[in-house]
Amino acid sequence: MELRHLRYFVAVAEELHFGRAAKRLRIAQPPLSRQIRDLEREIGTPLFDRTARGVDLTPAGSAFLPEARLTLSQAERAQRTAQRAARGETGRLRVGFVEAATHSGILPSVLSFFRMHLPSIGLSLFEMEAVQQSEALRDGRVDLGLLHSPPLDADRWLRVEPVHTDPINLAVPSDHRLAGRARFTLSDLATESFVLFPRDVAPSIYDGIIARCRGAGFSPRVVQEAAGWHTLVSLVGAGVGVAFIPRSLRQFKHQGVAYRTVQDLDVHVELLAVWKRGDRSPVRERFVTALRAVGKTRNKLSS
Amino acid sequence: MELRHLRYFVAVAEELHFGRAAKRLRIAQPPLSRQIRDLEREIGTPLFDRTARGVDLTPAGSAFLPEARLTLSQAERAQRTAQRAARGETGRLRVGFVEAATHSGILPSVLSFFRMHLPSIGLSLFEMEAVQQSEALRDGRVDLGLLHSPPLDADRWLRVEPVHTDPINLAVPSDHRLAGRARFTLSDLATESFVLFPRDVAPSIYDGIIARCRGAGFSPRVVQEAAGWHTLVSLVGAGVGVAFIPRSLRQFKHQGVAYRTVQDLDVHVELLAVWKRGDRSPVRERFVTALRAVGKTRNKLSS
DNA sequence: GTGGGTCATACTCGTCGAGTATCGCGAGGG
DNA sequence: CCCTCGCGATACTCGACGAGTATGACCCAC
Repeated sequence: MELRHLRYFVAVAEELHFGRAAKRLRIAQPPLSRQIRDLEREIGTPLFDRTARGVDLTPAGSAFLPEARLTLSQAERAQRTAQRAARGETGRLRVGFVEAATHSGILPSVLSFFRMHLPSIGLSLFEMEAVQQSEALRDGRVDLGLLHSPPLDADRWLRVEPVHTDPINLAVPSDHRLAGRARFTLSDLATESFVLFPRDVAPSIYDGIIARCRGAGFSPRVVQEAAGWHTLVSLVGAGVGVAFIPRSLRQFKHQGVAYRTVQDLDVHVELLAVWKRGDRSPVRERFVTALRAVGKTRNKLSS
Repeated sequence: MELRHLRYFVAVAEELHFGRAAKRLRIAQPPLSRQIRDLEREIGTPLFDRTARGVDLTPAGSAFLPEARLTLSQAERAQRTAQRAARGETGRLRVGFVEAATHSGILPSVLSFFRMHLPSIGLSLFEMEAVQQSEALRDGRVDLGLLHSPPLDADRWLRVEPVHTDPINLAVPSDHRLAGRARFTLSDLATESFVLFPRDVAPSIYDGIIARCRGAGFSPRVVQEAAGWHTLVSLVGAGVGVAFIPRSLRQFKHQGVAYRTVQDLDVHVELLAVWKRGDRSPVRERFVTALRAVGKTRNKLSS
């Protein structure tokens, strides 16, 4: 039995007339008769009563008709489902991300975009550090990673694409001497107390900041280490010291904290999207496209 | 797209190997490759990633697989449904019947048999007189009739089959002089008062009884006419007279009524099944078969 | 009885499904 | 580093079968 038989059967059952059905199917009447006969032979029972004035459905034919229609529509549905999956309109995407990806607002924006425009895509989100992300990618537990520092061997098996760049700003207590100044440079910070994140949270940024300070002729005096940007800001608000934090954190107003740009501190937090080389997942492509779009507008806003 | 494509696709998707899938399908590998390629072309997207060491499903292929399986099983289901309908194991039967068909116990027996053994057959029951039954048969509102007197033109368009024969007995008040006698004949009834059903309820039986009485040398003196066998029995119990009633009514015991066989009253109520000539409904055939079987055992019991 | 309408049958043609042989390619072992 | 092996793709052929034309059988209506 083939779908052809079902298409032909439904046509005849609807027209109750071989000639008209054949016309509708754009074939001649004899081959249609033959196909119906073959179908009846395969099923093992007549589906039509041939009368002199047309045909009637037998009980078996009546029972077969709705099932045949269902089969045909199920076949179409199968085809459409594959096409939608190919266009990335349906499917599942597992995303690993570092916490900071949510602070910058990038990830939430993309998520709401997907929920709005592509509701039949299932998104699974896993907050994990960069190292865990690369392991998960390797094992196929996630399809996409969002992180700051790709693994060293990334080039060999990963595609890396920058999504968003966030300049590092300075958070100072509102009553700090620097809060009153509109413009200042790194060298103005030589004597400050710093609250800093541990190096392994984002080694490249940490090293970048330290290198810049050295270039300005001092080593930052770290009075407190703390993980998590929000924690740093809280400590600044408590007057413990000043802190380098990504510009996007400024959206979270904090009592007693002012944000300032340091003229010659040209260090950025880069949010990178990474995925396996050769991964052709259309859903992943759509997601990356959305990330690019959102990242671009964010960069514009913060420039 | 044909079911063949789906069968081949599922095989390859399950084996993830063209060679093994081809072996399972009992075809060579090249035509399998070709069919899959045609399928991908028709759907408009690759379903497999060909690697050097076998194949993987693409996202589109993964989405397609369950739908393809569903389509195939739906096609099988369609076929099985038609076959079951052809065997009369599923479907619907509309039965018209005269009230007496339930009294004889035939119809209830067949109904419970169907409910037990063929639960997926829908039975629609319509109590109606013989005339209404033949109209309903003609219009296709019922598929089968159960009646005593077929229409005059029955031979031309109906098949008539006797299902059950019920001899006419005599109901007499318990204190009646005849209740004391074990055997008697029609001529013993010449002076009785009769309670009789109206002729048009069952003309052939009515005429048969009258003719027999005439043959025995008398015309029954009818003191009361009443429709419905149970009503007749009640009147007998009230002492209004004696009544001719079908033997199967004896199962309904009635206070003050005795039943006696009249030796030379050879009149029977015949329950007949009628249906349209040329009706090949397997469900109707099964129903008639069941009627025959039940009717035969009833006849045996009452002989 | 005859004509028109309907489905079945007979026969032919061409497409396409399936077979055999072979190629190209990439991975893994010597 | 090259060679071999395994796998899917390609090229080509054959035969089955789907589709076409012509025609037959049958029934109903006029």
